[in-house]
Amino acid sequence: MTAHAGDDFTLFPESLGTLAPMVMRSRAGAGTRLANGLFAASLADRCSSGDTLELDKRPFDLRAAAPLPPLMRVYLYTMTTHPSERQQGAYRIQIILPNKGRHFDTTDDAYVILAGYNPSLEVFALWDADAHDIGKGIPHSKGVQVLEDTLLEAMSRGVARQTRRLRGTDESETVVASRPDTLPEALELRWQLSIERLIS
DNA sequence: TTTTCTGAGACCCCGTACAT
DNA sequence: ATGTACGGGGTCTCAGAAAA
Repeated sequence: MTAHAGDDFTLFPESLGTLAPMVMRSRAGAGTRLANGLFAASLADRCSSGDTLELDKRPFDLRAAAPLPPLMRVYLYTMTTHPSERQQGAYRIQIILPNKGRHFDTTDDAYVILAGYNPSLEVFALWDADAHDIGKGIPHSKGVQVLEDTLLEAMSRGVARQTRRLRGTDESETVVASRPDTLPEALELRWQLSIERLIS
C-alpha cells in the first residue's frame, strides 16, 4: 500500500518549506481519545515509552517491537449499534477520513489499523484497512460492520474472528475482535491476515 | 461569542440470496 | 424467471467540541 499523493489532500505542504511528508490528522473527540488511550495502554508492554504519539488525534501512530508491525497508524472509531437498522446485533463504525481524504495515510510505510471500540462491551474490532481502501478509496463516509456474536466471543475467549464478504467484489475480509488485554495477540493476527491477503 | 469541523444517529438505496 | 427480504454501503443531518 502506498500513499496517494495525487489525491485531494496534501502530503507535502509547501507552506512549511519542508519536503518531509505530513500525515493528515484530525482532532479526536472525547470518546475517541479515551479509546486511543486504552488502545495504547493495551500495548504498553510492546512499546517503549514515548513511542505513542498524538493520542488526541486520528489517526495516531504507535511504534512497536516484533512480532508486531514496527509502525502502526491507528484509525480508531467508536463502534455503535443501530436498533433502527434491520440487522439486530450488528455493530459498525463510520469511517470519515481527515480533511475529506479518500485514502488511509501510509506515510513512513506505516501499517494502517482500522479499528473500532465499543465502551459498553469493552472490546476492539480490527478491520482490514486495505480491503476498504481500494479503487477511488473511501467516499465521504463509509460504514463497516461486525456481528455482535463476534464481539461477545471475543469478550469470552479474548480474540475472535469473523469473515465477511465485501459488497460489489469477489473478495472477503476477516474482522478480528479482541478484549483490551488480548489486543497484542489480535494485532498480530490482524497483521498476518493482511499479509496473507496481499500475497494471495 | 461565533464559526468550523467532526462524530455519530438515522434513513435510504443497491446488490444478493432465497423462496415461489 | 420473478418477487421479496435481508445485509451492507452511502449520504444526510444534527449535536457537541474545538478553534478563531
